[in-house]
Amino acid sequence: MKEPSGPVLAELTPNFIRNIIDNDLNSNKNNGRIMTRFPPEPNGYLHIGHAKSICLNFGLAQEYNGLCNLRFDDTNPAKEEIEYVDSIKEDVKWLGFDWGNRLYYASDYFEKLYEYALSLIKKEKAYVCSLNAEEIRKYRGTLKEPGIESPYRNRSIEENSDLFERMKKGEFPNGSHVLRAKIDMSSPNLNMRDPVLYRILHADHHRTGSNWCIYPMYDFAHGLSDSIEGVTHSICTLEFEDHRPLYDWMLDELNVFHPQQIEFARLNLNYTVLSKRKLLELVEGGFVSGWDDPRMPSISGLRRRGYTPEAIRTFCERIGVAKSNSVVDMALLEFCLREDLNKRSPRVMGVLNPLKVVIDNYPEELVEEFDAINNPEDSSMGTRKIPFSREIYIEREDFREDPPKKFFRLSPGREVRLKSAYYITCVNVVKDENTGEITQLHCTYDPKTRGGSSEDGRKVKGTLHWVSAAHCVEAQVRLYDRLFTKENPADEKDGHNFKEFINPKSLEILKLCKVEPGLLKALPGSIYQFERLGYFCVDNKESSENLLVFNRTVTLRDSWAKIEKKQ
RNA sequence: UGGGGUGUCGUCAAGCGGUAAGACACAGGACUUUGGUUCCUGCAUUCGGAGGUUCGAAUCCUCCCACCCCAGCCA
Repeated sequence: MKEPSGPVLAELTPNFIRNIIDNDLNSNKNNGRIMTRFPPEPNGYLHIGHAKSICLNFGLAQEYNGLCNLRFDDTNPAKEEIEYVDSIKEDVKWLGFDWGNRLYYASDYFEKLYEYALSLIKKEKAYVCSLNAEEIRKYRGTLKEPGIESPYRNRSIEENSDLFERMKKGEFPNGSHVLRAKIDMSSPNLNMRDPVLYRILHADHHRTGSNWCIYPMYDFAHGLSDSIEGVTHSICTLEFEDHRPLYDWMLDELNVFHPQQIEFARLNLNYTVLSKRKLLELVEGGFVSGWDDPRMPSISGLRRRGYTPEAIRTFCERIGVAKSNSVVDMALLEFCLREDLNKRSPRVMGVLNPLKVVIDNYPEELVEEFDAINNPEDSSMGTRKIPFSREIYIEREDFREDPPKKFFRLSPGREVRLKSAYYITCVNVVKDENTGEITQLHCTYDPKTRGGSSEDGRKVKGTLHWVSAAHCVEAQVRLYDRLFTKENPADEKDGHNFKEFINPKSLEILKLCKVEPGLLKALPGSIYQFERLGYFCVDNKESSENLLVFNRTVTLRDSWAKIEKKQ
């Protein structure tokens, strides 16, 4: 696999966030400073949807000469784990982004956040509420009806300060008290009906250990973390639109630096699911082999499948950024992948379903070596030697005893080219007496077509890939297909569950494949184009010197398949 | 039926009052030692609908319709 020759940048299209930033720059807002952040909660692995957000935040920062922080939103110790922190860092890095020395955690700010909460209490903008969870829900009212004020709403500053301090000290059990903002119980926006700011949680945190037993809620921690870091544009997904008034309220009441929250539509992809909960369900239910199963839309799954960071970044630029809910066609992701791989991956020959061919008029002991071009798209990638001998394997699919119209591969009496080698003509078909299965083909070759072309200018329509039987190496190849058969598996209408739509053919393992000998020294994770078939990468987990394992990353476009389907 | 959003080609998506970019997909054709790549060509007289303003509207106004989000001490 060749390194990308330069920064891979898709053509930049205007979008509403770029417009906002352009305007801010024109008005010299924040003195022209641009800072974004990517704020994952470490409670799961990153997926392609997160890649959109990562590319957006880090990309914008790059584009506008700004900075992008990586900040873990780790305010809920019950769900968060260090394993996730590590995988997230690895994935962001792999995607090609650099947070420099700006790796932050919301938990870094717990002390500061506590102080802010205290000052809200002092301003009579927050109070300790001793209603239980169910009561709070009841008092909140409904979408149509206003809420009712908590009986604890008018506790004195002194009482609130005292209670809050004692909450912090651990004097109360979980759920006995919360700190709430004092806003407006009749607001049509439910988020403004005295939202909870802090809850008591006697739980160890992966970073702060047992230092705290009260933890801030998202709405309180997030905006203030943005503010503390000096983030100028706080980009999040659409469902937080309703939270923006609260975000603004908090920063205004505390009179601190005020970032602008901007919401965009999260990515949806057809034939897969992009929700942490569903993905976790697939992993835990054993429907896939793990977060890095090559069928998973997780970053680690895509990486193991053979996707490149360049392809993912190009994809994220090409899908655009807007506010309307939309579903992107998987075909676009695959297009971006093929486009990158076509330019960068070496060609190689591998036969998935081997059919032996004996070349009757080729000398028994002779072995020739042919030069094969490594990448017709890039001559700097050079050539390699491939061995040829009297017995070879070709793809079973490339022979038809009774060829349909427009089939111009091998069939009885027909001549085809063996890529980089000779023209051969099929003279005999050998079958198993009992099953009728074709076991072997006999062909003759034309010595005057050495290298794969003839001086008489005779045309052959078909060119086949092949390997020398005596020299090839065995390999296991895993054929992957889309994980779900349904375009929108998350549509669980009529009592269906998304797991019912898992594609039973999403993985097919081929154990007796034959590949050219040079592949023996292929590095784990390296990606090749198997000529005429697709792109395959050496599995970075299970391939070894004893057993070469390839994952099919993506097929080549196959126009013959289309023609045949139409017939 | 409260509030917040969104509706431009099959799918994404530009467009910001001057007469519908681009990409994917799809369909033809050329080239080809990968039925790959590449290259041509075609693909929205119309922007959710109806009215209105204007010389001129996807862009402004009015009404209507559809879809998404919100009642966690999750993020």
